[in-house]
Order: sequence, then C-alpha cells, then structure tokens
Amino acid sequence: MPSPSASAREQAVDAILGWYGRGARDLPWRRTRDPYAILVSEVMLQQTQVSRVVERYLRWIERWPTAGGLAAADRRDVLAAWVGLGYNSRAVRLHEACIAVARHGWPADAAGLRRLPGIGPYTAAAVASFAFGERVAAVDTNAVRIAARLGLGDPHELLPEAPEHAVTWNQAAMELGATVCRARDAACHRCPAERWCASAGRVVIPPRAAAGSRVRFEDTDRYVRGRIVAALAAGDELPDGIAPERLERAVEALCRDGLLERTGSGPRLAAAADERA
DNA sequence: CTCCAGGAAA
DNA sequence: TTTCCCGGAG
Repeated sequence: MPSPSASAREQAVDAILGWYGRGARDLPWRRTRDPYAILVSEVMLQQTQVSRVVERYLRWIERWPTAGGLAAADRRDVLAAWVGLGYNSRAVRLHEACIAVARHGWPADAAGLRRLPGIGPYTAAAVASFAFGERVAAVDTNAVRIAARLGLGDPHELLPEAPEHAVTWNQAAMELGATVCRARDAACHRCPAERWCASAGRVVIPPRAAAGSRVRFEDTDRYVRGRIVAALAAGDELPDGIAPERLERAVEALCRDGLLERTGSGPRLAAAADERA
C-alpha cells in the first residue's frame, strides 16, 4: 500500500503494479525465466503484434528448446522457420546471438547482452530483467508513451527500487500500454493511474502520416526481399513477375545482410558463417 | 489500410 | 536523427 507521504510517481507506479497483479494476460513467455526463451519472445515481438507471435513462439521453443540447440541448427532452417514473422534479418541475428552464447555462455547482465547481435537497449534490458532479475528498466515504446502521458518523469525514473517490483513493473508497463493506455486509443476510465496522470481524459493522439502520398508496399524493396526469402524457404525458384533489375538489387542486399548466398545455380538461403567452407 | 514488446546502419 | 527491414491481424 502506498504511504500517504509517497510521491505521486510512487503512488501511480504502485497502482499500476496492483492493477497488473489483479489480472494480466497469460502469455506463454511470462511463464519462464529461461533467458533463451525470453530472448526468442522478445526478438519475435520486435515490431510485431502479440497475437501473431504466441503460436509461432510455442512452435519455435518446441523445435529448438535451448540456445545451444538453435546455435547448432542450420541457418537455412532457422530462416525458413521465421518466414512470416517479418524482418527476416532478426532471425539471422538471433541465430548469431545464440551461437555466441553457445560458445561463451550467457553474459552476466544487460550491458553484456547489449553486445550480442540484434540485441539493443530494450531487448538487453528485457532479458536481464525477466530472466536474471536485474533491476533495469526495459524501455519499449509503451514505457516511453506511458511515462510521457503520466508526466511523472522519464521512463527510467519510474522503475521501482525493489528488484522484484522492477521486474513486475517492466511487465506491467507493457501490459498497460497494450490494453489500456494504447497509442491511438487511451481508455483512461479503466486506467489504475488516472488520478495521477497529467493527461487523463485529454490524451493527445499524434496525427497519422498522409496515406495518399505513401508508395504501395508491393512497390518497395521490403516486399521483394520478403517474397524472395519466402520462395526460397519453401523450396521454390525465385519469384517471377518482378523486374529483373529490382530482383537482382534485392538479392544483392539479401546477400549483404547474410540471408542469402550465391551458388553456381543461383542464390539460396545462406548457411551460417561457421558452416561455410 | 493502419497497427505493432526494436535494432542497425548511414 | 532518419531510413530501412516485413507481414498478418483487426
């Protein structure tokens, strides 16, 4: 319970922690403290909605239960298993990160995790917090938005002192952001921190970019790259109906990014660096 | 058609 | 600081 002299910030955080404890979504990666499982979920969730990840995460952990197991897997199988989740480079970096872990063991803290490929400030903090119990703020887009709306300091200042509360806070901030204090739809009437929030009832929704002036997704390199990787992962030839010059540019970029490699019979999914002769 | 638990390179 | 990376769900 918050003491009467507690600051508004502490009371708001307390209220959100209590709200989270009274009932949060039962997401599979919240049931584990295994750093590998946490890492897989966090990388999958980067710029990808929860609803799309749950089933894929469970299947992934079933197929590759440990970092060592994923590290030993063929890069092509890893890529093929990723197709559909978006941003395929994440699969390559996840594989590389697990190869490093298999070789050197897990880093001791967030600073060490941060040096692994594909692991930035947020993912490093999330793994350190959820798996290691380190008292570190996992500042994702939700934490940034909630802190800004609350007007009670920057996201790092909201982190509770007690390590066990800090871990819960990192979960709670994301849960609140996903279900109540959403980017384009803030349900202030359901928010446990409404009475301390600087923008309660008058949340400013940033204007969205003009839709008309934006190029069709099918005209972007991302689309072509995605089609190529999906086709090769399925054992098919390069997709047709795409201008050769555009196709070649995408293949070149995919090779540069480590997703493809060239062979005598054309490009294919890349084997990991270790597996190449 | 918009949305979304980032990271890396330029 | 910007730009690029991807795609299914709602």
